[in-house]
Amino acid sequence: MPELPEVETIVRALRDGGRGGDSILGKKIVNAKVFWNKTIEETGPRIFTKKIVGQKIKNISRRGKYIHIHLDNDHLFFHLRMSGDIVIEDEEIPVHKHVRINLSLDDKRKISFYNPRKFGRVWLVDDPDRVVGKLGIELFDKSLDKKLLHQMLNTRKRQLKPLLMDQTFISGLGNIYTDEALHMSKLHPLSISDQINMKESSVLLNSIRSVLETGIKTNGASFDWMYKGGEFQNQFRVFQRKGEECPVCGTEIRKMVVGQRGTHICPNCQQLQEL
DNA sequence: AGGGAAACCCGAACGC
DNA sequence: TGCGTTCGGGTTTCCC
Repeated sequence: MPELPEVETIVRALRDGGRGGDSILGKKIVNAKVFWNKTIEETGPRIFTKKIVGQKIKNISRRGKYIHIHLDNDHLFFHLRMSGDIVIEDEEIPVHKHVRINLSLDDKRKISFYNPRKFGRVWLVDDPDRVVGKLGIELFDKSLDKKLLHQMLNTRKRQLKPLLMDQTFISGLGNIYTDEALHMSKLHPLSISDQINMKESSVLLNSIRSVLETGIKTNGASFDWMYKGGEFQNQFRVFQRKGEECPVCGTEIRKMVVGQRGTHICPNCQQLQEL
């Protein structure tokens, strides 16, 4: 399930070359094939194809969990949602049944958008804000410090975990990394945001960044069977470890539901403060 | 305003 | 073994 580290890994592979490939910067898109129409937002497949063919890839970056491909005239965004990968392949590789879009390049290669569960989406827009305009501050934005986070938390009154996962609040945190960061911070996912003090905000911010940095270093978590990149899943502290021992105190890890999401906590380390 | 539910999907895991 | 059922994960949309 591609979260920020997985997306970051894909972006680096496309932009800088990686996983054995060469960068696609500067290549021209010479053909586009759409195998699942609903993958495309904003425009239908015909307009999408017509507009994108002929444009060159100027830059590739990331905003939240979106992959942002800057073209000559337009902006191409990918979001993988629940599953999948974006890979560069030789043109003659047969189209796998999970490939939703192929973009052929002018060097006999193609960009293949793998998305088994059909949740992933693609946008081709002239104004990037149409796609990423509402996103909150980037996790690694330098202006995001403990003071700002503390203030952001305290001006809302929401359950901590759903707030952290709200992409308009901070962009980039998903279910796995939020559970991991909350455990590292010793904060309960149901804590109310305006009860978090400065010290806790500081620890939380450091934990979030630490967990994400580790994820990026290990190329993300790859227990999504389509995404083969990473090793982060071997370091989970609590995620998907229900019934096992907390790595800090040995207490049995519990699973609960918070904001409709599977949530893993150590009931000893992460106690809900009574008001 | 915040929270819960449903919808979108389908391979894997589980239950019988 | 083989069948049917449930689950999960990110986001949006709708409802209370």
